[in-house]
Amino acid sequence: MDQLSQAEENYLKAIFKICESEDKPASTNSIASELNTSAAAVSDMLKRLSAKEKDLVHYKPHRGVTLTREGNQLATMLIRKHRLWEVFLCDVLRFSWDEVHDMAEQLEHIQSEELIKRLDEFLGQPRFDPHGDPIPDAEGKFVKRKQILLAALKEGESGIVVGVQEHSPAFLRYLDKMELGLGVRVKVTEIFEFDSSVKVRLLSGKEFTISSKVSDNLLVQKQ
Amino acid sequence: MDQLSQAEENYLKAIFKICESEDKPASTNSIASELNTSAAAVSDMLKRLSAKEKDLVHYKPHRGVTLTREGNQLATMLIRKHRLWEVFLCDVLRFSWDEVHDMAEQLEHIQSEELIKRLDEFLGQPRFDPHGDPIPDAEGKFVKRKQILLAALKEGESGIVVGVQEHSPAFLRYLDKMELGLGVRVKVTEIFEFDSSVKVRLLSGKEFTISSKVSDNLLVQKQ
DNA sequence: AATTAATTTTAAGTAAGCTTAAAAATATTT
DNA sequence: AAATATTTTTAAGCTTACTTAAAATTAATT
Repeated sequence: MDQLSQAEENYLKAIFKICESEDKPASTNSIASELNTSAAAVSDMLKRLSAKEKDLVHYKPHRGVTLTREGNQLATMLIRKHRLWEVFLCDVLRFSWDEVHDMAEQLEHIQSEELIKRLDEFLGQPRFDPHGDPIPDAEGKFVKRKQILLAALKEGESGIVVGVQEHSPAFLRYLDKMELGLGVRVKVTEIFEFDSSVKVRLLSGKEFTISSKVSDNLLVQKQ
Repeated sequence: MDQLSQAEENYLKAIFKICESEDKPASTNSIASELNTSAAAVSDMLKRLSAKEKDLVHYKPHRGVTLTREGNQLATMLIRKHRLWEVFLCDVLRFSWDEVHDMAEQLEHIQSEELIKRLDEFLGQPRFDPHGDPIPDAEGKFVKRKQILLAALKEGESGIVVGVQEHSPAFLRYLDKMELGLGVRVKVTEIFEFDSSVKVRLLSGKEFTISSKVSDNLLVQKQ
């Protein structure tokens, strides 16, 4: 197997992400919008990725695309690299969690197994990235965590923030402002049915209401 | 100024290197051999780099090429990035000096001023990389050191190893084996005129002879 | 100075990865 | 089932960066 181009790597990651979240083959359009490119460009690339010399995706025209075992392994290693670099940027270089995505997006393409092995060791083999997303190990295994949406908590129930569904800097900065970072314990004190907004109380005593857009994108571990 | 491609960045670095070491415009062939590509590809790229929208090099066909002020600044920042990453790889991730070049060659293309600023601070603003090469500061200024070749020392004179002319892993590993790393004090005890080989003694007491190929590539600070 | 050698540029062609527009296939609606 | 809408693919064309071969220019030699 020779090295992939950055473009090819980005396609694998996009297909992985879509297949994982929708649990079915990725459509040409979904890939195109994930990568901000045209459907024609995607069709073009899918032909190349599925060619037998590469064999990174299963592709039947008009029927969507999935990753082969090999494609899946490569995509997983890209996610591993991306998330390890995010830990480095936050823990070592003291960036905040809303600043690291674009840099990690570049760093994940650096080719060196040994580099990632050493980075992983240096960081203490972290199992989650700064957004709470699990970091696959060197064999590609993810840890599964029993997490639910904050929106799924009932009145009176509590949870600890362990992740986010939405990764936009704007959302992350909002969470910072509300002191809703990872590890924070949140108690649901009231649910307003008419708009599904939720009143929460923190251990600090702070109490405030968050919209359903927020509670639908915050992952908690039920206490 | 929009971002450069990695290929363009590599050309700027190659031109910088050649102009610096030969102190005259870089020839098409010299660039081609530095970048392992064809003279035709170089001609092609020089046209683009010198186009007025870019204006990164001064190029007159058949007359060689030099960097403009802007091209020089960009090349210097690439060298800064390369060398800072090398320090990171050696000091933080514990790679040895013969292993870091290829990784740094990729890392130098990561685009983020803030990343480099933070990396520099995290590393303690190092002024030299693991091979003893000076790291330009954020404004592009190099420190100049009064260094000479070990081959320039006379019998009885001493120097401290501060750098290498040749960066090949084979040479660096040879130096490791001979305990001729940076910072080592070397005394020239004898010079054999017929082949210009040099007998040296280290503070450890070890005494051995090195070929002129070695003494011509080791930089020392005269004591 | 003229010839030969070396260097450099131009020309033609390739591959990756993108674009827009048109055609084809699939899905949805009536 | 037919018509319409949506999605996907194909087609044609662009840019970057490379290749080899031929032509042009400059340098070196006789």
